[in-house]
Amino acid sequence: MLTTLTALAEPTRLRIVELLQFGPRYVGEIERLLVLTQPQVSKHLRVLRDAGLVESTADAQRRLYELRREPFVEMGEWLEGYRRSWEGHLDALAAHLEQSGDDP
Amino acid sequence: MLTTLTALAEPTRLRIVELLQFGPRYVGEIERLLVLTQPQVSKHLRVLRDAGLVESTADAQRRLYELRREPFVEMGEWLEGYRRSWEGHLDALAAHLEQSGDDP
DNA sequence: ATCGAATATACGATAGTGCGTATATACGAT
DNA sequence: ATCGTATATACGCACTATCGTATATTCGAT
Repeated sequence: MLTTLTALAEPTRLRIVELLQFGPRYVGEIERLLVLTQPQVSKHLRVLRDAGLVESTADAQRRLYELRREPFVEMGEWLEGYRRSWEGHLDALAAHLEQSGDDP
Repeated sequence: MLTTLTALAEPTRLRIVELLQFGPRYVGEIERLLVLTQPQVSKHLRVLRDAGLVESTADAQRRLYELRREPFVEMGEWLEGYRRSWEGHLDALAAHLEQSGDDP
């Protein structure tokens, strides 16, 4: 989760991710649409790929980048924990932590 | 969204947030449970508060911190956009961006 | 009023991160 | 083989963020 959050917590990378939400893009397209330098795009895509947020397929010398579903699914599941806690449906672990941390 | 992500994209802060998931805590509790220095906790809580992720209520000289729901709800809504895009239910904006960005 | 406990802030040092420029690499076209 | 296009990487610099230590502030207790 921290890996995903760290990758997304950068303005330019978040913009790239939001663009890719609407479909795969080549590096050159991203560069042009978001008005970025080419190395900037490549560098950020590298970080996003290392974080597992995007994957690329080669098309001659061009690379098509697209989002991977997994990290977003994971984020959804992670958020579930918070939703549950507010709905008062604390599971066993939560209940345990709830009392074990109280001041003696 | 960027504000929320930036606040969460720090190991110690994420740990604090995950702890607060199970209920409000005083600064001293967080310090003790997560084995952090006191200024470290205060500083991170300040960042989390500025980002709107937590709020505090005063109890004498102690401050009880708890999570705010809004940013997490927002994250859920933000994720919805990605879920929709994968399910092929592109809305008008998405469809527009889908074609307007193609190479001529 | 004074003291101790709880929390917040200031400040200097350090490390990590992103940017720009230059360069390397891969591939299709000729 | 050579050239142009597309993408990736290297390197130096600047900025930001985090940490540790010290100090300020607030409040209850005495």
